[in-house]
Amino acid sequence: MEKFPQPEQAVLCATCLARRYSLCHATIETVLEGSSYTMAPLLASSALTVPAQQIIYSETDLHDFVTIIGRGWAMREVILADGRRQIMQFLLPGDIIFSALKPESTSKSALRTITEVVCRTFNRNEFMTVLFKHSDLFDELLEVWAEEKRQADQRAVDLGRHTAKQRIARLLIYLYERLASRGLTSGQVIDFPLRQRHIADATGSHFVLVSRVLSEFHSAGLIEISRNRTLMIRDFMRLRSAGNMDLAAQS
Amino acid sequence: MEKFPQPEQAVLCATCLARRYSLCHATIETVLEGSSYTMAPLLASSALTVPAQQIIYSETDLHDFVTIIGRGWAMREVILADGRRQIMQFLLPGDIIFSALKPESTSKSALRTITEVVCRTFNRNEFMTVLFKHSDLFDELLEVWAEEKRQADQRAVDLGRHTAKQRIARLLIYLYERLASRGLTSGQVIDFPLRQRHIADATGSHFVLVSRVLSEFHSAGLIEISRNRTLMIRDFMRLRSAGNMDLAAQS
DNA sequence: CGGCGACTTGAAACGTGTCAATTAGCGTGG
DNA sequence: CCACGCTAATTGACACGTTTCAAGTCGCCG
Repeated sequence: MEKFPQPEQAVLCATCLARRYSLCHATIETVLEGSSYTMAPLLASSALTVPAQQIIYSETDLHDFVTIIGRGWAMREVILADGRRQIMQFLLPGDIIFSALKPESTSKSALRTITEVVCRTFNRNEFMTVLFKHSDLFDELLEVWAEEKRQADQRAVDLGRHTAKQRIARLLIYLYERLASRGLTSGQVIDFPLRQRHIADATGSHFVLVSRVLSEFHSAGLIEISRNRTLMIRDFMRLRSAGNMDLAAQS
Repeated sequence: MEKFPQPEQAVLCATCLARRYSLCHATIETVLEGSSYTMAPLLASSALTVPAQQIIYSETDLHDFVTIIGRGWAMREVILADGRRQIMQFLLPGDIIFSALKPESTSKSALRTITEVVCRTFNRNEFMTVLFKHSDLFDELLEVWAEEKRQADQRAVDLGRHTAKQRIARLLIYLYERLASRGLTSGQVIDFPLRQRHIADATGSHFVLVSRVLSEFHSAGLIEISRNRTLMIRDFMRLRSAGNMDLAAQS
């Protein structure tokens, strides 16, 4: 279970927004190389450990916290009246959940853990105050905003204009690349706690089809999903091609 | 062409963010009832008229402007390598395009007019400065952010978990309701400049299917699309039902 | 009048969901 | 330790939704 790089403080904080701005208690023990920011944490925060399969906040909650995922996977999901589910987003170590910036604007989506999650929460008001004092931190906020928008656009293109097979291939590559950018890969292998049901609900397809597509990918030698919850991408080029990602402007 | 309420200054400004905060030259001639804000515009801005079918900015542009649509319809679109298109968003009078808040984060989507569009642009830096001075304006920004996120989530649920027929019905109702909230309806009728191709590209379906579904809706007495570019919704309840929107929690 | 783009309609092919039966894996408790 | 129940995954057959191809209509404009 712990064979792959885990987002220890050292790993996670290196890329984390909170780390760069020394927002967080967890970072003050680390040496900030050449940073112009104070060594003291700008913000009070508290660490939180949430078991797997648990709701962090539901559709109706007014959450007052800005949350940063430290370890583990979570997801943002919408449950439809007929019980079906659409997963909007997978939240990986280093991701930030800002939805709370305006408390009364409920998001209508729930945040649920997939694995056990270690996260850090900041008080909304304090977070906002710091935002206004540090315009370059504000810039980071805008960058996160832009990134969320890019993700949302990507999701729409995937769901609207690609087949289920393509969407699944794209999801696997997307998850790999996001983990890779945080140093959470081990060669071609990543931790992969998702069930096929998650993949189905994220790609808007049926879990039966996900099973068929994954075993097709497997027997074609593109991927290897082992029972101890890891994914190895054996052939990036062909998997990208299966996801229609080999054309330059495909975005 | 001008039979329906047009977003004249008086109409548009009443609901516009710029109007509420007196950002805009166009508003200073209007009496602000009981507003605590200055009568002078907070920001310099310039009006702009763009012909139909024209790109306001493309995927690669670094746009330095915050834009508010004053009159007409526009859309945010992504063109795929094979020429297909996904429409991310329809922009109606009163909508704000913030993508520019962080200039170097290109959105990978283009903004294109559908009809002729009259819009107003603000300089990015000046806009940001005002943002920092007026925290309640900042709150509005967060509200717009939250609304965009809700829209994006809705789009994902639509594309991922509803049939083409449902998506089309939902789009029609969605557009009606957004125009209604701005007072741009005339009973059950709205201006409707969209081609079937737009509907297809927004709902991720083929224009042939859009044609079939629309004529089905028409012959079932749900809607009436007239050749002078208007849409009348004859039976909201059944159209909502066709869009699977009659169940409470459907969102 | 001719040409063009938007729309319509039918038939066939394709992708995907549904149903059902079966197997594998996992934790629980006897 | 094994039996049990539960969930996840697999597989085949079939039905349905959607795209594709093709032909044809309509309205608009030069």
